[in-house]
Amino acid sequence: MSTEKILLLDGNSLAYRAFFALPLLTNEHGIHTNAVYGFTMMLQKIMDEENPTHMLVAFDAGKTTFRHSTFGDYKGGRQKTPPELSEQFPYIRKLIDAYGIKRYELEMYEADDIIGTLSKQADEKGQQVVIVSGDKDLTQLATDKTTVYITRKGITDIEKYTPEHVQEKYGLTPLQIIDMKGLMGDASDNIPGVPGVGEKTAIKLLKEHGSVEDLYKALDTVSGVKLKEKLIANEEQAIMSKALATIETAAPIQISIDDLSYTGPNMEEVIEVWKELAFKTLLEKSDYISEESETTEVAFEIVEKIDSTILDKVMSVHLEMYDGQYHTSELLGIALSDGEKGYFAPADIAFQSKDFCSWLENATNKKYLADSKATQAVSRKHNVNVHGVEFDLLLAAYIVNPAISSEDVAAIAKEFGYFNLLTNDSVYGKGAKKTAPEIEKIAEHAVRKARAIWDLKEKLEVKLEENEQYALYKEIELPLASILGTMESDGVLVDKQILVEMGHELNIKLRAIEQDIYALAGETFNINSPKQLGVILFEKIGLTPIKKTKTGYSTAADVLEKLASEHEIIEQILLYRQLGKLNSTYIEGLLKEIHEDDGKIHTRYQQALTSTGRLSSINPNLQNIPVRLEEGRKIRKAFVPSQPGWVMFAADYSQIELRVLAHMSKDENLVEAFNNDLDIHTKTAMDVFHVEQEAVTSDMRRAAKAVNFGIVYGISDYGLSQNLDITRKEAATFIENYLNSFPGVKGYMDDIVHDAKQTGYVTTILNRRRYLPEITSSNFNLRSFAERTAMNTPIQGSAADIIKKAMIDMAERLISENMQTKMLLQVHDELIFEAPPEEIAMLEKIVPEVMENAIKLIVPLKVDYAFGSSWYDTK
DNA sequence: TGCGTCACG
DNA sequence: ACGTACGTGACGCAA
Repeated sequence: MSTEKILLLDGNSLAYRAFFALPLLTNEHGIHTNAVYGFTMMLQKIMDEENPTHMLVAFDAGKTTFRHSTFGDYKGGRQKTPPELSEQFPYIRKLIDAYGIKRYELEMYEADDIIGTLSKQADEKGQQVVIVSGDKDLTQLATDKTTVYITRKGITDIEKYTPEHVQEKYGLTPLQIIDMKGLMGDASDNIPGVPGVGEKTAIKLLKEHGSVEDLYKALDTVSGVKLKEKLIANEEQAIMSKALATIETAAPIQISIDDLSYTGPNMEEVIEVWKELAFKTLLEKSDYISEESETTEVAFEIVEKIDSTILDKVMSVHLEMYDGQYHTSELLGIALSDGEKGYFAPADIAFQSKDFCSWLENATNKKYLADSKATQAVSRKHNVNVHGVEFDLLLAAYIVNPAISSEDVAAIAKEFGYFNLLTNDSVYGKGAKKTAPEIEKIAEHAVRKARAIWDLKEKLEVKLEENEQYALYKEIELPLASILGTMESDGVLVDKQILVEMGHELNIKLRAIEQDIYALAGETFNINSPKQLGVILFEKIGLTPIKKTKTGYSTAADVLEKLASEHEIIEQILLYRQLGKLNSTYIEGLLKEIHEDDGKIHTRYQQALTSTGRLSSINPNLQNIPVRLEEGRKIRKAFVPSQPGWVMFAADYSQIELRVLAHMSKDENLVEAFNNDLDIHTKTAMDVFHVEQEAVTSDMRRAAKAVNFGIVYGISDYGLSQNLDITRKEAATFIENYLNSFPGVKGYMDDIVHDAKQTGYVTTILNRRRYLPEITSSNFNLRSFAERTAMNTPIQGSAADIIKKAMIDMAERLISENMQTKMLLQVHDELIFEAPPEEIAMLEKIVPEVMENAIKLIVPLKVDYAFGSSWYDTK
């Protein structure tokens, strides 16, 4: 059997399809790009799916073809190709060449004929062929070995025509498609056919008679006087039409299948075309940044020590790690750049150089870094405290635009028009294929990064100044990076034994529940598979499906809770899920993250990731340790102070987001509520339900709380109705009552959305920005989402600003008070410390003081705190 | 790798 | 009419 797979594409037809399927896009030079883009998408998809060994794109050669000698008006009356499409053909050809795909055109013949001829040759050799076109005529070429793909509305949606599929669809063989065209004609090609005979009649006649020729031989048997007359009157025209519709399978082509072998794209050339056409999404998805990275040399040397002959007062430094998990990753080496020359010191000598270590520690030596937190954390492992950080590329880029959330220097640089370096993925590979190349490659890669940091510093600082964000960057994010680095390096001690014992108990319970569930279901299955569970619940047991997901029945907790009264298995499943989550994520997951050397967990805070300005925590995530349910909360017993006799001390902001909302909206009612330190949910219930404080029931307060959440999230009646399990109308009434009671909030929400539409972005108290390009979209969903984001981001982001400022003030205060207390964790609105008992009294004073005064709002900030012998006990 | 689910603020 | 609450990360399953 042949392993060859031949892909034949109809270039003209596909370009037309792409052109009309996509809106007119242009690049910055005003060249239209939609057809090229659509063509590219289709090409990528089809190559991904088919893995062809041979490929050809066939084009029509010119206006006149051999068919015109049969019928002068062939394709007559057809609209001229729009100039917006014509101008794109050169780019399509260029792209095909860059992909390394053969293309071919032949005087007097159409693309169809080239494809027909080649597919016939392949077919005869028993080779597998796939034909791709937007023109259904080509389905006549389908055989056992040849499948014809026809694009369906859009460009990447494809219908596959095998002879069987043609049969199903028309009741005809592929070759009879020609006869059908002969009878019914084809308006788009100006093929006349027999007037008055359409698709249905044509198919019916062919089913009975087989072909146009046989039909005319047996005209007597055709029923219907009119039809017979029409057929007789147009016999010649029918024969001619059939000939016109027949694809030539013996065109005098000068190429053969063997010439079409496909060995893969020249990505540099492809990228070049993409860049020319500004295909941003495709460029982003590709690992290749630019061919410039291949051409522009960066001068550097690999050194055997870093000493004063290299070091200068100002340099960019980059610690090249094997991966982003710098707490455990291997250091590969250190790159330095002075803006002209680069140096690379392999890992084994880098921190061995005394000159270099003291250079790092001396604040008068200014360093430009890509990621100061990582640099400081890794240096600290080598007992070096880095000072004099003057620039942090990662943070600067993130402040300019938080949508730039990549950690990859190349990806960041690209955003600012700097292409002279490669992504980590393209140097090391990704996934299972990841491996370190030879040291010279690593050195060059790292030096390019160091150079990029140097070259981008000024540009980014100018941007920050323009946006009035320099203070946010330099006075908040940059100092915070050092603090977070210290928190990460210090880590938090976790009592392994506590987790192990909880794990044992959980496993026993889980096994028992599992057996109960199997007994109730009457069979064993994988409870963790939503798919299998759905079958058991909704098909075997016959419960009523309430909600669906893309892939089947929803078995989410809120759905199951509604079914709990229908069958006792539900309760067991919910319990199984709850305990299973604890076991897999929080027992087994956390145990895996405990470092053997110190028994601690060292999370990593991602400081340049979220679109709102919050931090995130990974490997492991310590910002989502269970607290709401007692069983889960017990996990916190394992988080203990790192020194005997010390305590955990936790402080959290009370209602910080609603206080921020009060500040920003200046709503009098809300401001007054916080000035009087009211219970805000009770106060909201009073206003929404028009009752006195004494009359507020717990249900009313719960509803009011949900309304407050809704306000912060960017309210929608549907969302609230889902959350409270009430009708949309009731939810709408709640919202209306709320906005009438807090008119300043309504005004603020309207203004913020309006402003975002004008400027394209929203800002926080410290001038953090988030761009919302979709807020002017004509797509309702995209626009609505952007509008809710516009309402939520200033609130969530300002709260993030406040706690970040508090962390900086707190770290300073601990030093100035000469305290041993360590800040360990941040969980969005709370800070967790460990402290010697003699410092508790001081903490009780300074922690609330510092946090409450981090940033002055027009309402007071309020902080609650607690301490105890584990995180669990800080309540 | 994407999806569903669920933990947190 | 449209179909959604905002922001995250980790796990197991099923392609």
